[in-house]
Amino acid sequence: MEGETNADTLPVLEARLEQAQLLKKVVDAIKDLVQDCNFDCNDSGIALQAMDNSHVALVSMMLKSESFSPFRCDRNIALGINLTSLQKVLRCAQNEDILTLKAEDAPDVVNMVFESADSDRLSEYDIKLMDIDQEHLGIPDTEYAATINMPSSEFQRICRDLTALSESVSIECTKEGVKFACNGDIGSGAVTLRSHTDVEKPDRNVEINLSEPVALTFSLKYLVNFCKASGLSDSVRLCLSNEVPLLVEYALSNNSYLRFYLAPKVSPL
Amino acid sequence: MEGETNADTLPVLEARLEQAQLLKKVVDAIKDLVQDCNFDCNDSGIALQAMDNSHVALVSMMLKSESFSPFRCDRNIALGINLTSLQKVLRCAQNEDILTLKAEDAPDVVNMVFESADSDRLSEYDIKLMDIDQEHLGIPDTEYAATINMPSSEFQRICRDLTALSESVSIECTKEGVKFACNGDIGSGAVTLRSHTDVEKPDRNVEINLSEPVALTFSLKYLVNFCKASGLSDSVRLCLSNEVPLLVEYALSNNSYLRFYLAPKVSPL
DNA sequence: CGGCTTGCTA
DNA sequence: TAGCAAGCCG
Repeated sequence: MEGETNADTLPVLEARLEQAQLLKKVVDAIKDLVQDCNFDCNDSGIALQAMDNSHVALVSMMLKSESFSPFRCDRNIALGINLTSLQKVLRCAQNEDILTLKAEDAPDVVNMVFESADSDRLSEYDIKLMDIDQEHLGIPDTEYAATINMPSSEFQRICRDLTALSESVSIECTKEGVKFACNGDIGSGAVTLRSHTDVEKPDRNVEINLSEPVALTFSLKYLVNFCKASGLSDSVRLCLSNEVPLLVEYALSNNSYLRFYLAPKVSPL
Repeated sequence: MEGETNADTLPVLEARLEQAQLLKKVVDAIKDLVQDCNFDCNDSGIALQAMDNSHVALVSMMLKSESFSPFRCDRNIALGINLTSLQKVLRCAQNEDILTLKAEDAPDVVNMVFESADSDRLSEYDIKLMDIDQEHLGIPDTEYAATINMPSSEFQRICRDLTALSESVSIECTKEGVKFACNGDIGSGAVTLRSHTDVEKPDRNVEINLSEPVALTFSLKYLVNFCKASGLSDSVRLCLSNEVPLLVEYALSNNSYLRFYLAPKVSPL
């Protein structure tokens, strides 16, 4: 009997994240693109997919169950959350806090508990949930013509720098390297990175895998936005094919990831 | 004869404060609550008492004569000062400056001199005084049902965090701990601190003295305002009794202090 | 890693 | 003028 009583109150979802920071950074990185979205929870982890308002960009986050310890999700549930509210609550976490997410079956709220490392402080928040029409998008598992791995800080720097000159950037990839170029009223700019690997400084590596040359143009505003995720990973992967959205991927531990897709600009040539 | 001449110009008040910073921080902390007020000077020190415009909060500052070196006040005088003016002048002090306050008998102005520590810089300001009707308030020396000592930074953090969710907070104190809880449109939040003392980190201690459990609700806006005084002291003391204003006290050296009182919200139960 | 100071935006 | 955010320093 005690078991049953316990089962009644046992949340359907219970996920403990050693670093509340991780979720905080994810939300900081996406909340300018997406206002409200579902966190889809099942036994494999917590996933989020959403398009930005103008339907040019798409965010796809996957936090695998292995990124939590422990992780339990007895039923598939979708937590519809306003990201501004979530961000407000995550700001209440201290940097080293441990976060536990909990939700009941058919929940009205998601419960978030922050524990200080030494456990003498416990903060608990409930965020009200909302019903969100899920436009779940099957993202085809594309074979990309070009894949670039580079330091995320370098990509961020390039995007920021070029923003000073233009609203869009062309990314041109050959076997030898990748060229970010733009053209604007005050002049033009281009940053070229050569493919190189250095065993001494692996975090500075630029690796290029290419089956055919690619050249595409993208909105810098969005790319700069994606780069807010730089704090999540030292490196970023860019995947391109002609006439297909760019994939910008930040890999996290345990095969978790944060991905952004961005449709190319139709070039007026 | 020379002595008499000298006596004519000798100020009635002369108070030298090693850290101009102290007064600057005090004024910064209270000037959003109070615009104009009297600094009551007598041989025991300089005191200030004022209610905020809405008569919900009360500020009480006491700078004991021992906090000055030297301190001399030959007659009781009240210096009616506009705090915005005072703040402007105090901004002219550099961080390590020494401040000397001077006033004549029945003064029109208060004179403030800032000396740099190495004495190669001297600034002098006169602030015009104003007549302020003194509504001097006898504050009863209450025995509180609950007294909490905690790091001032932690109290500040809690008040700021909860502001994201609501305009008011309930403070609930039991022997085991103190719980700050609130409820708002986006959800609810609660921070619980356990009473604990750690000889290693005394500045992290949370000490609770309680004669009976207390639960009261207060405006977060005011509490956040009080917390501007956090820079004056590493710890803060909260004193609560049911149906009595909360006392938030920042203790300074030499038994000087800055105290805030805040009437509880009438709970709509 | 945390706190503080400065600058920017509302 | 006040509140929020980013960058720098300890």
